[in-house]
Amino acid sequence: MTTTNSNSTLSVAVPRPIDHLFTYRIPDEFLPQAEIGNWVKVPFGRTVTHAFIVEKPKILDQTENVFPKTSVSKQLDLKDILDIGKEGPVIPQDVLSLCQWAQDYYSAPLGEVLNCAISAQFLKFQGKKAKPKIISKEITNPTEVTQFELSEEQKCALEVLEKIRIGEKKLSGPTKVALLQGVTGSGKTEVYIELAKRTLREGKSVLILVPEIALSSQLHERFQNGVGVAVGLWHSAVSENKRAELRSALLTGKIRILVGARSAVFAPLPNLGTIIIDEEHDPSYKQEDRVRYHARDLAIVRAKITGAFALLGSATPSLESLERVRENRYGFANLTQRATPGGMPKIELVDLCTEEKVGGIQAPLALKTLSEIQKTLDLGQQVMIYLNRRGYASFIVCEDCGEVPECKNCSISMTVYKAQNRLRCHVCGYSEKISGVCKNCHGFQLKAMGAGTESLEEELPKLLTNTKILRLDRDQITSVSRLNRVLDDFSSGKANILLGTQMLVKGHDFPGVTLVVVILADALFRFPDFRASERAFQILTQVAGRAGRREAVGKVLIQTYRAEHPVLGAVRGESSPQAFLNEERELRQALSYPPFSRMVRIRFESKKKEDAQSKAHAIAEILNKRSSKTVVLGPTEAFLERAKGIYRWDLLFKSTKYPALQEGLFQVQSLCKEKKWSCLVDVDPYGIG
DNA sequence: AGCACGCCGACT
DNA sequence: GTCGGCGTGCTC
Repeated sequence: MTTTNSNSTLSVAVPRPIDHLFTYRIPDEFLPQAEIGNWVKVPFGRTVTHAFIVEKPKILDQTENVFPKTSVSKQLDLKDILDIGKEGPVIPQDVLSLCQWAQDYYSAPLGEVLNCAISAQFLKFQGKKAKPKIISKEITNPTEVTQFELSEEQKCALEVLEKIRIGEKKLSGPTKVALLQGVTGSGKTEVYIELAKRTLREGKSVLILVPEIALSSQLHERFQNGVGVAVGLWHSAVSENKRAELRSALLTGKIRILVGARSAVFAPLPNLGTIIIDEEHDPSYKQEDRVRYHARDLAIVRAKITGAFALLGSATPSLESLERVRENRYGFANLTQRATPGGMPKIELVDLCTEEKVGGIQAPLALKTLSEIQKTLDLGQQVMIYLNRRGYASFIVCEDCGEVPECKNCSISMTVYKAQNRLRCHVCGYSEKISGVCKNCHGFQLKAMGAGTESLEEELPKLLTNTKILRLDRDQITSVSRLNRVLDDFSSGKANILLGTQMLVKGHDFPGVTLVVVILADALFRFPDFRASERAFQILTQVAGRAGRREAVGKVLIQTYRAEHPVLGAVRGESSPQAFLNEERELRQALSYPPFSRMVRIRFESKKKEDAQSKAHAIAEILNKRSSKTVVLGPTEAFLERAKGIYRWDLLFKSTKYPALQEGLFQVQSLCKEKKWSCLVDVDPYGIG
């Protein structure tokens, strides 16, 4: 190892799942750049990695020991920093504070959190894989500004929000946060744009978060036209030189407004004035790997740190946010009317128990639904069909012995793909040829059960005349460009039916669509999660909102075997959504679920079932004995007990008192450390993970 | 997380 | 006799 005569040391956070800092010697030549928030290159084990400076360098006198608990000789083993960033800190102070908050709250190593922040920053480290990148559209002055007239309702909402933004209206918490609840098509975006303009006028910057990339380009364009200045767009698939360009544009203040997905919450925007979180209820704000953070929650923390105003927008807000409104910690504004003349769509339930159905096809389809589709097509209008299952059928069952083929790596049945004549696992991708013979009893009576998008794509043209179908699901859409092509084709009228899964639910505005069909709502009620009803309500409302977004009145048909389900009443507007939400709220309160408590999920993984199971049991037992204020649920096998050959056992605990929860988490982690077991921690878990 | 060291099955 | 499987242990 090379030695320098430097006696300064520097502690850095390494992007690895290790929760302490690593100390290096720093050559004198690098000292001037050793600012907090800058990156360094360091030898790490047998490799080299980048790392982050989170503390000031220490000047040691010869007698001081960097490793108080270890031998002096180890001090001599300190390695040298190899390189250091020459362009100043890559992590601004407010983002570092945000990361430190996340480190503590999500119990994640600081270096890993900082790495999330870096991927939002489009930086390239030598020898590293490509990171998500950023683009900003070239703006040629003067860009024309789209003027729009706000409705009375929009103006009212704007004024309520503005009072919170400028701090005139006081809330019960220290952070300026408000929720804008607006029915689908009510024009939330115009309100966002007006608030963004006001923020920019004050010389401050604006950050807009959207749940998905597909949405961000659409919203980006609307902001671009509405605000009239260059708007940056965070994007995961764009050329490298443009990133550096945007980064410097942001840092110099040339671009002061940025649209982006989840990780853009870490974007280096100086002088932040407003953060807008569109579709705040959307679960894709929760990152489900590595650092399991929630971008909406981090956005609010960033608003607190910077003094910015955070605006949450949604047609179907989360119960969490609604509860904060109740507590007057968040302000509230409401948009109840559609901005377009057609008004809200008419929603009808189709009871599959009583309605006569089309025979001989895979999907449940009422004759009534079929004739509504035909009528709509005959009028030259478009139809969207929602079926949340890709492939041809959900699974195959042997009618002789009941055997259902499962994936060999995962505890899940294999999905049927008819055109390819294969069974495919949606968890690990494993596929095999359909043999036509039961592996268990060698019988030949195999029946495909449940219906997916592939089946309807094949069957609908046989039942209807004049159909041109486009399919939108993950099997079909393999890239952003393919997604855009399908969306463009549908919106330009090259097809009259858009058939798809979850993918078609979001935000797309197709003026030609007057009928939306939900093939089977029931699957939505069966999510193995306490948020199932809330999610079902959100998805159905969102799907329904795709209908009739212009002059014509839209119609929505929801097919179901459970017409009495309360969610359906709320979606239809039969009972008010408020009544449904209140009921849901009371249920959560009675059972001490969020938003009335907080939860942590601990997961143990192993190739051996007994291993994962016994670890989960052991930790649960110890935790229960300590009888803290934490309620331990489980242990149970994960919803998907085995995935990609790995068994997963879960331990959930919840508490109405946050410190008690933190204490419980701390206990789990020290126990695991003691036993040298590793576990995965998910704070505020969403869904089944 | 990577990456290396270390102890047990099928092959030139 | 070796090549190589992934179990466990460390990284300033």
